[in-house]
Order: sequence, then structure tokens, then C-alpha cells
Amino acid sequence: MAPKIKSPEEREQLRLLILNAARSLFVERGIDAVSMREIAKKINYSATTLYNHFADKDALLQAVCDEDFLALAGSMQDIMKLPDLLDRLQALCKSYAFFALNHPNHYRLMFMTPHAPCNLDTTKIEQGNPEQDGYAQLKWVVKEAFDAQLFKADITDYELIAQTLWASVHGVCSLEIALGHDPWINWASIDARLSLMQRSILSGLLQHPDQLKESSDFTMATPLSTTSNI
Amino acid sequence: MAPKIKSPEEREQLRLLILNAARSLFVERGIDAVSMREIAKKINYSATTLYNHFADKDALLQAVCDEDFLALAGSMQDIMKLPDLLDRLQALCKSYAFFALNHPNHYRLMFMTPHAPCNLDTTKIEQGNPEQDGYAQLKWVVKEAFDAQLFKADITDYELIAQTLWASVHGVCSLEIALGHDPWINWASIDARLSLMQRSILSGLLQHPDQLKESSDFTMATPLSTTSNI
DNA sequence: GCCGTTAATTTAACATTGTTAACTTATCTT
DNA sequence: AAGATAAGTTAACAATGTTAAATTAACGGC
Repeated sequence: MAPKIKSPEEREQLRLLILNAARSLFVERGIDAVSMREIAKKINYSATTLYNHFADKDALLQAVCDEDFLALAGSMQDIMKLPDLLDRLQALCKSYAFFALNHPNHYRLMFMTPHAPCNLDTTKIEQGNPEQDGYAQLKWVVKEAFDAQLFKADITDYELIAQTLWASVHGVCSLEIALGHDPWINWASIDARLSLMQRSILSGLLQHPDQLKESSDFTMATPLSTTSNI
Repeated sequence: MAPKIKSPEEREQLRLLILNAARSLFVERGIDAVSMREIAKKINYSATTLYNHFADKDALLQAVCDEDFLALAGSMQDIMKLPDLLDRLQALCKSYAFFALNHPNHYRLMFMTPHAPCNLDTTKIEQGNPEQDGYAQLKWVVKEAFDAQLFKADITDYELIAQTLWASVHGVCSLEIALGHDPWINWASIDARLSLMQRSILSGLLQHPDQLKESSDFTMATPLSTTSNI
């Protein structure tokens, strides 16, 4: 009803308004359950306005995901300052799991849903830049540990190690998100599962498993049903 | 146009016709991309007929999943005959991975999509019956190995071990399905990832990792894009 | 201070979706 | 033969993603 001509800042502001509305609805109720009209209504615009800022629902989705990737990378970056290599590695895994379990719908979007091969063009994230790319950080730490010969000598590809570590934590988290409430399985506590996984996979990869400190208090605490904004 | 009164066998036959049409479409193009009308058209019925056999799309989905669970359990059951415990464990993991990677859309349905907590009532699968419940089989083998004190002594919950093993293989497979084609990650070969994961997690869990044979030739071969029927 | 251009937004509309209600028709039972 | 029932269809509903057309307000130039 009242179109003012907008400065680039105002335009960006609306873009963010849409983005945040979309995110909070997606996170709260899942992607498919949320319609463009709903997102629009939440911020008192009509649905078509969204199309002025995002090509379609998928583009909006990717924009949300991009921001979430950045958030994940950010939370990891603090960890990179820890002095001890093994501490860093373990804290990285733990922080990753924490993110996954506290933002299950985000996580589902990001790592459990086959998106059309992540347009390297349309995405805003710089690949390989540790400030933006969480995977790059993991790779980096693993490479350090690899160069320090912490891993078994017959494993010659450090990126393979990084991917194995990732997959192990991802396995626990994604099973929890997909089937954690399923009465079919008599689940052990998520803390126990994460803890045993991390201990086992590391001790299976390391040359001297006895270097592993016991520690690793896994208290994810926040129940999965309590989904929250970022 | 031509309703004949149907014997229970004929009714069951149509049920299967629907089920198979649904499955092949789901597997080929994903769940959301397939409409009830499409499934119906494929077998030359009108959409409403499907509702005569399945309450709604979700029920149809669960029926498909049920059959797939059975197929997975079946493929595992052959393995249970292997004499050596560790062989059995490894073959079980391998067979699970094979299933996942050769039926990615099935797998996505079954283990990567939060279904409404698996109505233990409406499902046809008998929980705990090893002939029907793949998880029960894994649990069983793990318990055997646990009783034979193959695992590290300080792990006291054999079901936790089973869940950790499951999560490790699931982690590799589900990442491959969700992001395996993503140029973001410089993936090692899926064979290498599965092989390292299995070796590491077992050697991290076992009391005497040196018992592990090298073997484990992982050749999943079939490329992911070649989705096929069950 | 008017005027065309353009940006911002909305209303209307389209094709599809899952699903239900109403109807048709052929078969079975008595 | 008549009524009940099963099997199926057509028609319709509300909701979805998306697009085209229409509306409104601000800006730049004269």
C-alpha cells in the first residue's frame, strides 16, 4: 500500500527481515510445512514481495543455509585458539554436535537434505576460508595433527581422516535427529553415544590412543524438541 | 469404469500394484516430487482409488518403508551364518552400506527423514524379530561379541556399542547421499571412507584391535546416480 | 510544479498438490 | 428382482509455489 523508494540499506534491511522470518519458521516447523505466504504474513508483507528479494523458495532456503554455515564456522573459530592439538580436535567435534542438536532443523537443511549440488556460484561463502568454512577448519586441525604424526602411520591421506571424523559425529547427530524419538530403538543417552563415538573413533585413528584424556564431558543437555533460533 | 467385486487376493494384488508404483516413483524422483495423482496414473487408476487402500500419503509411505526394512533385514540375515564373529560384524556393516548406497532414496526415506515416530501400531514389522528387524540382528551379533569379551572392558552397555557401530556406518553413507555430489568437499572415494571408518571404529572399540583382518575389500561400485528398484 | 520513469508492493490468477464428498455402476445376496 | 455393498470415478476444496498485471508512491528533469 505504501511503497517508498528504498535506499540500499533499507533494501538490505528488508532482505534480512525476510531471511530471519523464514529461518525462524523453518526451524520451528520444518521446511515443507512453511509456505511463502506464511513467511510473508509474519512480517506483514504479501507473498510476492519475497520474490523481489529471492528468486524462489529454494533460493531463500539457500540464503538461510549460508548464514547458518557462517554461524557454525564462527562458533568453531573460537576453538581454534586452544593450545593442545587433541583438545582442539575434540572440542571441534563437540561444538559441531552441539550445533547440530540445538538446531536440528537447520542441521537437517544443511547436512541431511540433498540440495542441488550447492551452487558454488550463488553461495556467498568463500570455500576454504576458515572464517566461513567450518569444514576447512576441521581439515586444518587434522592436517596439523597429521603433520605431527599423531595418526596411525599407514593412513596417508589427511583429508580422508577429516572426512571420517566428520562422518562419525554426523552419524550420531543425524540419527538422533531423524530417529531419536523413535520407540523402535532403545536409545542410550545422546551424551553417551557422542562420548563413546568420539573416544572410539579417535582411539582408532591415533597412533597412541593412550594420549586421549578421559574428560570430554558431553552434556548437550538441551532436549531436541526445544528448537530455537540461531 | 468397470468395478468387479474383488476377492481378498485380488484386493491384495492391487495393494501391491500401488505399493510398487509408489516405490519406484519415490525412489526415482524423491518423495515430495511425486504426487498421488502421478502414482495413480502410472497404474491407470484415479487418485482416489489409492485412498481406498492407504489412509493418506504418509501411510502409503510407511507401507513402502516397511517393505524396505524387510528387504534390508533379509539381506542381512544371510550374513548371520558366517562362523567368525568379527567377520559377521564387518560383513553386516558392509551389507548395510551396500544397501544404503544402492538405494539412496529408500535410505533417505528410512533413516534420514524424521518420520512421525514410527507408529508401532500401524507398522507390520515385528520389533525384535531378527527376520524382520535389521537392528535386532546387529544388536544380536554385538551382544555375542560383547559376551565373548571382544570389546574394551570399560564399555558396559552392549546396546550402546551397537548404536555406535550403526552411527559410524550411517554417518559415512548419509553424508555420501546428502552431499556426495557437492563440489564443496574434496571427497575421498566412498570405498576408502567406508573402509577407514570401519577399521577405525572397530579398532577403537575392540579390546585387541590386532585381531582385525586387513581384508574388507570395499567395492560399492554402483554409482549413486544409478538409483534402482529394490 | 508538473510528468514520465522507475521502484516497491499488492491483487488476481494459474497450475498442482493432498484429500474428501457425492455419485455411478457393477456385482453379490436374498 | 431388489436392495445392499464394494470399486471406482468425477468434481470440488483449500493450500501451495509462482507469475502477470495493476497500483501506488517517490524520484529526476524541465
